[in-house]
Amino acid sequence: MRPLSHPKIEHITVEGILYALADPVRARIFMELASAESAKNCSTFLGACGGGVSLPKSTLSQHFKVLREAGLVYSERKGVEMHNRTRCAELREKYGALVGGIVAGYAAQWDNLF
Amino acid sequence: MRPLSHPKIEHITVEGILYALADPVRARIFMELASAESAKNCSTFLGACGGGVSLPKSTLSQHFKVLREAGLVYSERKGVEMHNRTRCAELREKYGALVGGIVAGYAAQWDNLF
DNA sequence: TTAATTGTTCTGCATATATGAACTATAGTA
DNA sequence: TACTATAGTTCATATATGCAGAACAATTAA
Repeated sequence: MRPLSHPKIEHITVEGILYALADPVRARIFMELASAESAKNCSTFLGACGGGVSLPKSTLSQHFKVLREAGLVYSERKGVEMHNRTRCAELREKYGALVGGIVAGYAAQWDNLF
Repeated sequence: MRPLSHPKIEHITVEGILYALADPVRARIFMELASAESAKNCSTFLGACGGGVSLPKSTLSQHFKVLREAGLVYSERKGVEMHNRTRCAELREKYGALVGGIVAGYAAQWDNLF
């Protein structure tokens, strides 16, 4: 299993961020990580991610990979689990309101549905 | 040729916006439309879009279609041409800083490259 | 060693994207 | 009414990408 790759902040791109967050499942994962008190592992999302959709773990793993490679999430192995946290602080410093605006947009959109 | 479809503001989604703008070519087109004084037609972008990349008109047409269906651009036939303008005002009203944040992000990213 | 748990990678299939070719729509001109 | 030119869309298809089951890898515990 090759080591996880996390882009340096200077290699993170706007298109990468938008691509990653254009998928509602990934956006949900990211937002749950962002609002979590501590790092969460993938399996947290196995049961039902957001709208009650349950996904196979291979699909979830791919989604985490996309978030990681876009520079949105930092993942670290802790024993048998993977601990994931967002890179919001770095991103805010580099891109200002970009990520926050997206999260706010989704929050507004989804609040009306539940 | 079936009539162009423009989503009503209430059918525009965050994921649609992000998907459309996750493509640098489309982002470039959108930003050029946004900063244009008047509506521009597709062929304006035929020669070279942004980074000097020249695309076939069928591809450009598809990109415009994506922008239109995402609710980012409004297109209107004027004679043989198509006049395109952004829907920034509506979008700002519905989504606040979402689109502006994205545009600012790309602007910052691209300013460093030219 | 064996088993259990967590997550990744591989693989086949299904969907999506890009582009040349063909087509449609409008305007101008004879 | 042709015929031509221009702007853009749609079609066909080859390529690329995404999803999910199966196999694999890494760690922990018994």
